[in-house]
Amino acid sequence: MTLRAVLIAGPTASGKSAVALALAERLGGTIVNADSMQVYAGLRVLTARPSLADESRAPHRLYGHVDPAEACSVGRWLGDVRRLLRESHAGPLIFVGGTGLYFEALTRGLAAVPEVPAAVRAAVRAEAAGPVDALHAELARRDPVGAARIRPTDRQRLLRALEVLAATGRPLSSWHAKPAPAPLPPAGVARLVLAVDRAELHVRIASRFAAMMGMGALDEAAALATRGLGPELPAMKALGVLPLLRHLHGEIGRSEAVEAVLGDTRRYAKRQGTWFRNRMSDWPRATPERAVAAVLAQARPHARSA
RNA sequence: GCCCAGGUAGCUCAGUUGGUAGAGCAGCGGACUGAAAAUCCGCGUGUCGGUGGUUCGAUUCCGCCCCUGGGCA
Repeated sequence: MTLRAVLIAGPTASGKSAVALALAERLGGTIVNADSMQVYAGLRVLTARPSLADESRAPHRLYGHVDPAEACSVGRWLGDVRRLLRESHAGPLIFVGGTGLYFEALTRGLAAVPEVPAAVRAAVRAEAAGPVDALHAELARRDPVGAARIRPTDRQRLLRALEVLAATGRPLSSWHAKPAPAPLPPAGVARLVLAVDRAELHVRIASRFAAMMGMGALDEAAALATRGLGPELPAMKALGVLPLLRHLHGEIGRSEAVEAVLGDTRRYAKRQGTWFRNRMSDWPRATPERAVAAVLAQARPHARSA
């Protein structure tokens, strides 16, 4: 079959970018970021984006194209991807990233919920500053179906449901009920989840972060801080930002900051693993060393998949 | 050597007026439709330092021993 696209998912520090680059060079493809944090400008080191040297080896798209003052989202990312899919490309589009939700939106579709205006969003949030149970009670009154699916303690999802209701006059659950076409149909698509043993991954996480510190991670965090952005913005929640800033402010020591980042990163990798294991269980797996071969094998019609 | 305080979950500790024990953190599992590197949920058997004794029953009381702090010599 002709490979139209390749999807490479994997936990943080599993070596996805290197695999994508190897495939891009081999297939003459374009690498597309599928990571919710690598979209932000100014966080090349902390979000482990490909280096400038790597970027020069193959076309890279949707990296660092969003200002940290803005909140990106699956919807915005998928919009960017739709535009890319309409363009013509020499080789396959090689999507690579660790954000399971983005891959799900790409391969299974995302409900066509209208964008919530910033003003509505701010208003809902301002009103909802109180205890969470009040939010759930309100949603239960106005959208019982949706409320039943959201845990009463899950403020983030409750706010989302309430702001969609406020902006569109329709419950989020009714938007979700409408089938949405998959932006990327399965034909001609090779998929792969990078599999790295947990203990091994922890070692990789630690050594990668040590390297990040050597590449100016602290400076990057400091530069981001000068923007004076609100802590609720997604870019400010990139792993490492908060502990490094606390260290720069003298609140915690350097080694304490490093330990905090490593712990946060390990927990994140675990959550990613849960998603891949349970929501992407039908994707082929391969270790980083065998990843390229595992993808190429899917392009050959008679080859049996790994 | 003597005195005091401790030795309970991987870590920091609580507790049992004697009926074999529980929090936080860590760890593990799970959910996931526009903030997803987010947000949220679930999971606690561990020779209660060792060993004798008292007792129907000891992690809890008593003796001895070991270890860790601190103090006095």
